[in-house]
Amino acid sequence: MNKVRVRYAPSPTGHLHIGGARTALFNYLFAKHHNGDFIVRIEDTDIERNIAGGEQEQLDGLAWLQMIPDESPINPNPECGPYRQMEALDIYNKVVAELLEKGHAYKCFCTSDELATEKERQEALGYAPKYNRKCSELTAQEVAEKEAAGTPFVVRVKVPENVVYEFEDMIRGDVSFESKDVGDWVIIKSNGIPTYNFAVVVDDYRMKISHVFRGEEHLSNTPKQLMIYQMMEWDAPIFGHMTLIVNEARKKLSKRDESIMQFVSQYKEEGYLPEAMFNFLSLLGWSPVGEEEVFSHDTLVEIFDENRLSKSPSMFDKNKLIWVNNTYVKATSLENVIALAKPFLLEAYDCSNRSDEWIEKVIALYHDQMSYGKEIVELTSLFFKEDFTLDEAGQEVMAWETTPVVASAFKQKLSEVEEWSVENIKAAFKATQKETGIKGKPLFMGLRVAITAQEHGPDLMSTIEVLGKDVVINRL
RNA sequence: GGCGCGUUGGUGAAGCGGCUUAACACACUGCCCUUUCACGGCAGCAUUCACGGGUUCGAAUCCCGUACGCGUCACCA
Repeated sequence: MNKVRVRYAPSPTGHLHIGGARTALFNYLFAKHHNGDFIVRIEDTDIERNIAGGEQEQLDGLAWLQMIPDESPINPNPECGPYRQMEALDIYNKVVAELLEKGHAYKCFCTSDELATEKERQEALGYAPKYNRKCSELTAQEVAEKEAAGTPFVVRVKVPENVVYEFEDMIRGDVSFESKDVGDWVIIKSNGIPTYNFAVVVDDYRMKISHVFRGEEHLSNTPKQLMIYQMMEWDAPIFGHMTLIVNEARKKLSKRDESIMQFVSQYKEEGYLPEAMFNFLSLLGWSPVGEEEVFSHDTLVEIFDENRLSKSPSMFDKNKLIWVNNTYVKATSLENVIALAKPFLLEAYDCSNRSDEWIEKVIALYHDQMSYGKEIVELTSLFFKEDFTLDEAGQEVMAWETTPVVASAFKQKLSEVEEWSVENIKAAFKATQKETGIKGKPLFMGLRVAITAQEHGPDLMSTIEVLGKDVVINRL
């Protein structure tokens, strides 16, 4: 096998999308597993939709996820560049010239109106619309005349008849398409810029791409690309079409979908851990052999096996994401958790008269429960707010007849505490138990809800300690 | 509509003809641990693999058909 070279080829039209990240991830994993190269190429031929900074967004997103390309626009390999399609126009033009010369392509002067009318006509007849090849019959002289007159044109490929395009897909096995089902498609737009399906072929060839992992939505583009390879007598790479990522409605994840955060940058902003995202993404359409699901970056590279890529759509499971993140948060050092969570706290609450030490203690309390950085805000609200609304279960606890008894007794004991420490709080707690004769759940839960307005939370004694004497006594 | 792909529990999935009375994980429920909660541990949760045929001694696994879902049919990528 030649050296493995794969690419992730985004268009610079916005943030790194979850689907794009997943595509990049599997290409990356495949490359690294086989000691190959992971290349980023920018497909910027849709000049209308390109946005400033789009390329950087993509690169930043990949970098955050720890996928550093071996080659990209910013670290090109001189033999394989350019890495932006708009910088490779000369190269495409040469190929087009060759295709034109060999009679594999022709110029088409039809206007969009003509095309639309023809399309309607065909649809009315009940079959899939295809270009009617009108311009393929133009003589050299007619073409020259129209060109001289400045008539805009596109270049279409002349699709051969009765050819079956068959290929062995790494994921889906044997797939085949018939040439009769594909119309003479455009390879050069009227603005002189190549279309995606054409540019990709030229680029993958010149960049010596060996394998192409891409979304299933590209499956039906493959015959178009294959015919260019054949016309140019180039070897095609090996394709692998990955399953779509779908939302809870089982539809392909789209950028407009609002039920799920769509962009990697959003996860970064909410304080998700990149290693966790990397891990989670790897499970979207791929499964490891054993029973484990939590793997480090390096382990994933090691165990990645392209034969285990799934064929059926994978649902983006938010709960699972939360869980994966939580396991990473739990495993990481307190120092990291503080670094992750603290900015959210400072932003959400007025911390001007609180010490760093105190803030860090609050965060430490939630080390095990936190799934992502921003979650710390709601998790710790009891430390920053005083207006609580009890949920149903909380109201029930407050209605227990033991609750006011333990609350007032504890309040009394607490007020007598001189040195505010977990130990002394615990002593006051025990004294309360002894005095009231109430223990276990009625004691703990009663106090917990009375003080924190929540039924769940970190260790009660530590919570009380961090909350501070005045606050606790005040709430009781 | 044409073409292509898919269909295993609430969810992600494993499974590649007998070892499957269908792994594992998430969620959920229950129990244990903890004088509470969380963490952790344990257990329960698909008599069944969309449906109908066929092949076979034997099928979730192979074949055919049907249904359903999704993708794609651009001078977007």
